[in-house]
Amino acid sequence: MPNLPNLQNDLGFDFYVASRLVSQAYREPLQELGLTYPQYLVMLVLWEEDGQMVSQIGEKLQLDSGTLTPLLKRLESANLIHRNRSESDERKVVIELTYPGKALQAKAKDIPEKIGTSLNSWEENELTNLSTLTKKLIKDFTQTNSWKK
Amino acid sequence: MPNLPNLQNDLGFDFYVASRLVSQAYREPLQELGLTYPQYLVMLVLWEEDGQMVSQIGEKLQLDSGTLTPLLKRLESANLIHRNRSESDERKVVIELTYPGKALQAKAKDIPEKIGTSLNSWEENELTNLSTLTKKLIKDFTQTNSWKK
DNA sequence: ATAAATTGAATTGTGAACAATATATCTTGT
DNA sequence: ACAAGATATATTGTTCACAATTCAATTTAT
Repeated sequence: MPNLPNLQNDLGFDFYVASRLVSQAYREPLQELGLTYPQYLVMLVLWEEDGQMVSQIGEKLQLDSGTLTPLLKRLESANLIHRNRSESDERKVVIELTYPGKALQAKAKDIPEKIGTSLNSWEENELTNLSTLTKKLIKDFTQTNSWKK
Repeated sequence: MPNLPNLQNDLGFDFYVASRLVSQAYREPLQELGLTYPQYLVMLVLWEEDGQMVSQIGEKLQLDSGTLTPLLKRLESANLIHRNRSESDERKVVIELTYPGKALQAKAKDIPEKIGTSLNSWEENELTNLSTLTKKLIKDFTQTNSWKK
């Protein structure tokens, strides 16, 4: 990026690049599980709590059905999840892990340590600092975009 | 995101969300200029220095020709740039701003201040701290992904 | 000088992200 | 009960990200 005098543009650009680098770093280890990074995030959410609605997953990942529906269909094709309409409310689609989907959690356990070996050398408070400030930025921008939804 | 005990996954997820929120925040103001966020970044690079090769732009934005070629063709269709093969080396494609492309810089000037009003209330050192740490993470992950390229 | 390797961009194919719209189901107000 | 509104997901269409491959132009090594 050029040497912008503008911290705002600069910061946005940095997040744009950082996000893609993180996703790329996960690519190789995730490939062994047959997952993309967004699919991995969905699986993390489901491993945390099985049987969630599409909208619940969407809320946690800040994604809408336009993104999630096709992604979830791919996870279904891969036999990792089932998609079933709720009986009590036919509008809702409940996502449940299949047995292979549950079993994959064990294989995914050591994904994080396969990555970011460089992060391991960071000072503890640098990491928590970055984490805290990033979450703060997320909070601010979530409000900025409040016209959405 | 679930309350992961894992800072690594957590941080990656935060960057994933933050990046999309930033891009969404830019969407509305950029729409008036007829630009998407990635297109805006390309224009910033060109406003900084006109007449760059595709690969130079790619290096600055960390994007390859698979992403840039179609994006640049759209900017060409919008009459913001010209794409011409270099005479000295026919493999190279030189990107030059058209007059409307140059003129757009003036309109884009106050894009940043239209956004992130919330960022303005941050402590100065919080912003620079976040910026510094994000750049450090980028550096680390760039090396992690060094098998690429 | 020419075959082999390299380089720069384009192409192909897959998966995301998201606006806008559609569709079906459920809820509310009267 | 039923029309009007709200809700949950799906669909359509555009743009991006990126791996893998292709193709032409240039560089190099012999």
